[in-house]
Amino acid sequence: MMGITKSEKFSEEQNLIANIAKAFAHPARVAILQHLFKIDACICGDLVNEIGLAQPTISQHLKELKNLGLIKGNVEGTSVCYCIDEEVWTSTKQLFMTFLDQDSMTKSQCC
Amino acid sequence: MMGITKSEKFSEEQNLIANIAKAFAHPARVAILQHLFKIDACICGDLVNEIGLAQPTISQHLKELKNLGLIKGNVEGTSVCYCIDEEVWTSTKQLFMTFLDQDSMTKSQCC
DNA sequence: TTTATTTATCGTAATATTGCGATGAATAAA
DNA sequence: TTTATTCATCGCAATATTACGATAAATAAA
Repeated sequence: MMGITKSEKFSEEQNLIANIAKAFAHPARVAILQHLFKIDACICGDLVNEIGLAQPTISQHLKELKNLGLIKGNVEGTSVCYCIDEEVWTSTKQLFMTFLDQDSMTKSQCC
Repeated sequence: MMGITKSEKFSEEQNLIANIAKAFAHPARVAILQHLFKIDACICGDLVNEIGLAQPTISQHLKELKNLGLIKGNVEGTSVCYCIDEEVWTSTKQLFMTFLDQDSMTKSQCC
């Protein structure tokens, strides 16, 4: 019964932040996103070489990023061209900026 | 043998981003951080009432945030006053801002 | 000292995540 | 059509995370 997150107890925003943070919560996915930004076009094979993990593992990480909408993939022959979804990234950035910038609203310290 | 993250394959920065993202990857911890910013001083009991989870669960989430350095706790009698570590928060914000702002460096799109 | 209050830790149960070999599906090339 | 290439999916094994009851530890109050 446990190991399950009680998401119904939290706000939409809190769950959204947590879900996107999950996408960032693995170095392979961080590396994939950084590589996609760097190359500005990419196929899965490149990523398998770039990152030292097996092809099914990379494919799984790509699927998670795709499910969240952070990346999109276009089939090009036998390979798939993955890239950042700029619109989703922009709104994600905004969401996290607001969350991270909470300290600018706070004045004092207690301890 | 598996379920273990191969962190040795990634850069210090990639692992740091992933580890801090893990702290944000649960709505309860997002809620705790937001509450600490809002109140600007807090004890665990308040959080148990604020968030609808059992006291040991909240205590566990607080421990994770504390281990990462995002919050610190001062003992005050029988209760503990938890608050944001402003310095750690500032550097975390910087780290994520840089990561999230990668799109501003990119010009075109492929797909 | 005894009792109450508050938080931490232990132990356990259940789900989630990570990783990869084997295999399947889809397209391109021969 | 056969073969090669590339990526997705399945199935499994192992670790990680989440949640909480029970209990311990620490301090305050009586």
